[in-house]
Amino acid sequence: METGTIPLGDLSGGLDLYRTLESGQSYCWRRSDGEMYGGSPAPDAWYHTVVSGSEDGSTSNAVLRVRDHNGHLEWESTTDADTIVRRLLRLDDDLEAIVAAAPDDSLLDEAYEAHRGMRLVEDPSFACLISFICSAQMRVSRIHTMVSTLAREYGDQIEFDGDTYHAFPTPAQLATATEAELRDLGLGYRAPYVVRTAEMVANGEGHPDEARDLEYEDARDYLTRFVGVGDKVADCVLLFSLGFDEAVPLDTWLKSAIEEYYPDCDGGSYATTSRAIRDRLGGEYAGYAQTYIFHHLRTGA
DNA sequence: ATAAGGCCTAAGAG
DNA sequence: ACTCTTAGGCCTT
Repeated sequence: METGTIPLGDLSGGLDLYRTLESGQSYCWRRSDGEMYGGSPAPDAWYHTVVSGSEDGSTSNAVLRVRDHNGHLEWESTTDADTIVRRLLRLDDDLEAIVAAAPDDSLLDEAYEAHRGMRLVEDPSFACLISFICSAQMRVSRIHTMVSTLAREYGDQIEFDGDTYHAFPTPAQLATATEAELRDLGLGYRAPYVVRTAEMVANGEGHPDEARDLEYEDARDYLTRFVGVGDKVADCVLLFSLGFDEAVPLDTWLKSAIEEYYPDCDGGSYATTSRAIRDRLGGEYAGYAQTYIFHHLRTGA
């Protein structure tokens, strides 16, 4: 087993692991006590995920777990995971500077102040895409259950330190699923969307990574080619996986925030409202602002 | 380009 | 206990 520690004091703006991993951005991590979303913050809790890397055409899976302990982020893994941890949890983001550069706005100030240390995540793109297809009209705890189920049923199994872990399925693995199977697993009307999108990626009809090199709005349009992906889900994938920090997913929470706090930003359509709110929330890092406002409102501000 | 109606289903709210 | 509504929307018409 490989291990490492990263002093939290070295990170600009710190790290709140609980808020980062249980705020509904990522469905790729699981809390080892199994109490995610339902319970309260567990200060020393381990979170684990499985990272798939490809080398020489073959894929390898690495189990990774992290916890916040005595002012350090501790990690344990099947591999040397320092770089991976920093990437997945975006530990090199200058959070202090991002907060400082945010527009002067009472709701945003309040949200940033209330949830100090919450960072954006960088999820693997295919898992992120499927997670947010599943997210339509769904509570975060159930989205998490669905993603866990897909990993259990279709993903690789990995043994680590006496326990069994499940990787999120590859496109080819998930494409073997049928709509009926996924309905039985509780995905409801999202079942055919997940199967079709997995087939599209497996068949080479497209890949979410293709959006990386496009301009923001072109990237959003690109992602909507996948079945079950509209503007909102596309924005989630851009923000939580593909590095588009300006993406502002307009979900029900943001829509209510716009209605109450930024009514002049409502342009009547997703595209126009998106431009207006993105501008209002600071442009470049508007997605960070979105995530704080979302979390602030959802947790009962 | 924009507007309705239908959709799975479990957990909260009333 | 039981019904009604809601939950980080999308697809088709």
